[in-house]
Amino acid sequence: MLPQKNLEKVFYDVENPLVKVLTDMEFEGIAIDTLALADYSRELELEIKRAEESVYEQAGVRFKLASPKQLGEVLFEKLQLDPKAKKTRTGQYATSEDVLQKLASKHQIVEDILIFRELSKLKSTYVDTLPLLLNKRTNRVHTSYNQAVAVTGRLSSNNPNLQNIPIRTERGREIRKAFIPRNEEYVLLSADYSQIELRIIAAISEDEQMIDAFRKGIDIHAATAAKVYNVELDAVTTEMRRNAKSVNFGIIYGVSAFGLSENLGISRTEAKTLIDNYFAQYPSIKKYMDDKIAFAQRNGYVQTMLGRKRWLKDINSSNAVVRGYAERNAINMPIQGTAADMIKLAMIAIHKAFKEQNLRSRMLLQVHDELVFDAHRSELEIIKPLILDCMRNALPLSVPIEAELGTGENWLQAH
DNA sequence: TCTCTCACG
DNA sequence: ACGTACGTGAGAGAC
Repeated sequence: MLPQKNLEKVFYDVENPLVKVLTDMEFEGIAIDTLALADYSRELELEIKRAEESVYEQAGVRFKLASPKQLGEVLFEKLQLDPKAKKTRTGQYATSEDVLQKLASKHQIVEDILIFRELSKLKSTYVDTLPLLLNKRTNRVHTSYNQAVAVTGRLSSNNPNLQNIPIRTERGREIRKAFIPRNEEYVLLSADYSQIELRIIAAISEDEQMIDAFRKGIDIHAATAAKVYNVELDAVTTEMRRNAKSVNFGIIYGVSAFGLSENLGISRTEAKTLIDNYFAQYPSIKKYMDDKIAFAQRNGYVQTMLGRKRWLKDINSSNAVVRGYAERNAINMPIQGTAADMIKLAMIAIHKAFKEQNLRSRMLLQVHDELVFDAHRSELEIIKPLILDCMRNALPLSVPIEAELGTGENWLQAH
């Protein structure tokens, strides 16, 4: 059935050879500094207690703070923080982070709730759990990679998920420090693609404006800001760049003025102007989006550069909400999926080269646009260019593909 | 087992 | 008036 469904490349060039790469990575596992995590757990415990007691004092009542249901009742019935409080699909008060952020000016209590949320998430999901998952024989943590879960062609990781280890906050970064090399002879090495999805949309859409920016090697978000705000590159402000960056991300997901305005905290009118300017400056990107939707309407699926397909049964739905969702999938999947194809090809090439050269270094983790290695110190000067080369040339496009690489005594330092 | 929330790219 | 940016996995609470 593979030739008939035009899936020979995806199967023979990507998924099948990837099996051995993934089993080797799962078998290797990664070392964890459990002593550091135990210390950190005690520290978090104290801060969580402090935030929790402060919440009860300000609320004038003790309740289960980790229960969104109880928290909603305290915030919106007892304390009356928002007479127009939104409810979720099931009639509970919404208490998600963005809802709480908007209440922060109304009451001091919100700050402590957010601290409690952040720290308890880190403690229960990572700090206290990872040490329990060390394999008794290897003393390392072994994830599983799923090749047939994500509809776009990405991998997913579970038991434990090592693709969502914290990095965005100061407290979260402490956890990355606990991922360490196997012994003193090794360092941790991380290599990641730079703006891979934007480069792919530039290449697939053949947008001359965006391709030109990448070829010149200029900061793509700044270049976009200069275009949508119609100023010189050196006149781009921090805020302009931040907004342009959001639009660039939004484009990959199938932007709406509503989504962009929520993301940036600007009015819907301003968001619409930004998007209109964007499409005027990058006309082929707009055409790409329209073409992908039209293709899906005619064929019932969209595909990546290698022919990996995602079926979109709702693309012609009469329900506008359902149809809109399918339309955004039609825009996003070929981009996200082509990036997934590319890093999988790079992994296969790196694995093969390591084996042929009998190297002691090992590929350990994949996090969508990043690869993490146990790198033997004596092999660094061989593997650095090898890894970068394989990543850059895995799937040649009409734009340059860039990857960055770092090493260190833990995963955070390697970034 | 479902819901809500939140960790990542 | 409605619902609204893509893809995942996991913990706590509630039932």
